[in-house]
Amino acid sequence: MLSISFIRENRDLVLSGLKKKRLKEADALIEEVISLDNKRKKTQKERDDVQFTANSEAKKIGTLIKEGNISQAEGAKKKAGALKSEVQELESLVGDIEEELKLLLYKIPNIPHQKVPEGSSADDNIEIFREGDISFFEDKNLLPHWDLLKKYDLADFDLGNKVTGAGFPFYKGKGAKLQRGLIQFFLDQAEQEGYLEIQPPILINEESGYATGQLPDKEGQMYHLQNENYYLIPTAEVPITNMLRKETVREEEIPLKFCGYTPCFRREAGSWGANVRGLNRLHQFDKVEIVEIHKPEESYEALERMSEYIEGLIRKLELPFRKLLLCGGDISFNAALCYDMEVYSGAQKRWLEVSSVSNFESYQANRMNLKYKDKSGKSHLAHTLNGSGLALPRIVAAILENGQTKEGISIPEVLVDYCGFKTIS
RNA sequence: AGAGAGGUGGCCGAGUGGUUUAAGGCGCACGCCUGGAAAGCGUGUUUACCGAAAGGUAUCGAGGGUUCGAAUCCCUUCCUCUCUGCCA
Repeated sequence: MLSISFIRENRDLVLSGLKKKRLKEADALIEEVISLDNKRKKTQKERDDVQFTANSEAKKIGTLIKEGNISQAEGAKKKAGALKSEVQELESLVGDIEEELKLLLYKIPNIPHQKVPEGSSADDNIEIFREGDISFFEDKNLLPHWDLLKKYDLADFDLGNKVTGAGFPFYKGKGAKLQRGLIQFFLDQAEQEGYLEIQPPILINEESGYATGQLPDKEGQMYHLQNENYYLIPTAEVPITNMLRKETVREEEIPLKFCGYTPCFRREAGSWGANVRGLNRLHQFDKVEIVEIHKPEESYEALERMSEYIEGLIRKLELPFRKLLLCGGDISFNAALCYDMEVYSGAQKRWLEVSSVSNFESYQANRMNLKYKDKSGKSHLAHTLNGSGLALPRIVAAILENGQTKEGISIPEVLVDYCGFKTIS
């Protein structure tokens, strides 16, 4: 979240940022936050002063008793006792105000970077470039991946339906091998790029959910266990970034670079319809995630490097793709700047999002109290970044659809050793 | 899951209601000393909030309570260790 001091010191910047993000009633919200914070300061000052008096009285009593001055001590006790209820009242008032303030701050999204374009929806995103020839697919009569999955018996949605529910497919045979090959390929690539591989838990507690911003707002997007207060992770970003929660790292340790493969679980409540057939949108899917922790002055350069790394992955998979710069209305709540990578799906004739690379600046770091100590010993909030490198299902969809030949599906060269086959037939 | 023992600063560790303003040690930083270093000596060393500053408030796993006063007593809860049980 944005810190209250940042909001106070950069009011106009914050307001114009929130408007770019299309937050409704930004003025009223910021107004409320600042006046509530003024109230907090005033009340806390009062409380501290009364507490100070009470503390000094209590100390005097100790001395009086030691000196054997019992009657004076009794009198002082009465006096101090009266202060006590006053402290308690102010204390609970401060607590209420702080709670209210925190809830308001949770409602305020991160403010977008200068580079983020104006816009209200995905239509206003800016295409930075596209690569690969999509006209190649134009007049070919290609089967969509859901037909191919059935034809070659690579995945079974009915079986998933039977055993779990919609959106939980079974992968079979070469379909399963393709999944495993992709995961291994992505992890190997990430390791070569200097990311430390992490295998995190796929359940997280409530505090972790708050830290990376899934809670309290997006509670409905996560699966929540019934008999423990744990959530299934929607992305490896959550457990991996939370490794650093409440940590202060030394400046020399930064940057930190992690990668990890996990299954991801998303309820996707209410989003099922025509455009979500097959692998386009699932409740459970596999993803390799990359996470970086940086000093503020280096985070944007790092974001570019992460983006280039992910572009390279897609290029190696020989898929046509485009890179988008998300506009203010489409960028996520937590992010300051975000690139989306979309691959072209030759049969659906659509672009499919396979990666989001974002800089959260200090928004998550402030929520989770992640700091670094500079050489002079001063602490600062770090910047957190992450990106998908990559999410599997839509990559699989594009590989299948785009690789169709009369002899079967030919898979990208780079995956042959990982999968153990060249074609699916 | 049951029984027991614990959780104190960057680390170790003392502390069973009132100069605890958390002893002592280690580490770290700075200074003195030195030709330079070590040793020695001195000073400093959690975090957050309020304040221009002086200073104040909170913080001994977390949350409540008792008391004029809590690291210390009580309740709840989380975590760690040992033993037992169960288990891939």
